[in-house]
Amino acid sequence: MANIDDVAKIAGVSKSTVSNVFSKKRPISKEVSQRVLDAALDLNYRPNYWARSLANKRTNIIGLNMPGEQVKFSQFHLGLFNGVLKECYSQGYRLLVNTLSTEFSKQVEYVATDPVDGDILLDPAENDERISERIMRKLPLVVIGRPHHEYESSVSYVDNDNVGMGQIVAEHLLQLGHSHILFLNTQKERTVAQDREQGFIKAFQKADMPIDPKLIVYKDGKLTSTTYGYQMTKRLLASHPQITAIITDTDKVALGVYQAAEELKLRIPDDLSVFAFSDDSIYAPEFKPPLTGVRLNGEVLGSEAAKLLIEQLRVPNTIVKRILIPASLVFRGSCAKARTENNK
DNA sequence: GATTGCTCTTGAACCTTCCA
DNA sequence: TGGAAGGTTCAAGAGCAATC
Repeated sequence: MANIDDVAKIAGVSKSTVSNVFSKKRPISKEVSQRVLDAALDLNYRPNYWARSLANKRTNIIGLNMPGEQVKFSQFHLGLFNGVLKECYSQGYRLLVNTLSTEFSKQVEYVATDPVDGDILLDPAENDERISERIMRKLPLVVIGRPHHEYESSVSYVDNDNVGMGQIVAEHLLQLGHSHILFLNTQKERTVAQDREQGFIKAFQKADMPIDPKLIVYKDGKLTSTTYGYQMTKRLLASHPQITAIITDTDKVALGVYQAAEELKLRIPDDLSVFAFSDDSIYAPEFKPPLTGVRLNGEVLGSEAAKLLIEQLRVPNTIVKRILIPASLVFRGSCAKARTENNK
């Protein structure tokens, strides 16, 4: 493979001149440029991407980092990727999805900075080492989801309005007459869980309704989503038979709820309304009855996050920005008016 | 002829890995 | 252990035309 020296030798110029012909960073005479391009064509030369990155101290690659070992993508994630990719395409960036697990990255031979100019992080949590580590390295960063309070003023982020989302979902169910609503939230340490819970509580306070704290539960990270939905539904419906509606974190949790309801001979939505904080346009309509949910705007989140990050890369020291995407409900068939003793 | 301003080119330095 | 390799950057230099 020919390199810059070979081209410079054949064209009779220095390698800096060859570099400037390709980068157009400095004007090179027409005659010299043509000589360089002819030599490059003869030798089938292309500037080396990594050597260029070495000198530039940038790679034109954006990283996308998911927490833990999360490797199964939902429709939300695919939408999010589409949004990020669209921005990368239009602004000349490549995308690197980080596939190095924490198990690998702790081994000495794998310890290295990532080959990216900046990172987009998904699903922030309390004491999220991914954020502190990047701040320490001064790596440009945009978070999808609200970072913990400690970083909220120093890191740009894009998020769904999860407080508003939790509130409109709870208000919708309260308006349908449900007063005992089980909230199968995600892991407690995730900020999305805290925000949705805050909105959920707000709706009860606004309606001047009492709230039973035992009906807000959090996912155990070791359980699969479906098992979590199934086990919690069986356990809490046994101890709290007055529950008439369940809000789940995802459609997979809702699947567990559906399985438990079937075993308990409960009809959805007549006996039990089910709502999911997701909008899987392929998966949700396949539920029987189709699952009511909320539009998570994955593509908009991805696109806005990439835009913010690229802006940071091009204009260093840009101010910290927060973008909140408003929520909207997607009505299908899994929610109805609360049953009463009369219509039971 | 000296000076100035502009265009274009040169070469060291940058950083990490590989190989002798 | 030290040199070579990879492409870009930037200060400095060469060359030339315009001006005084």
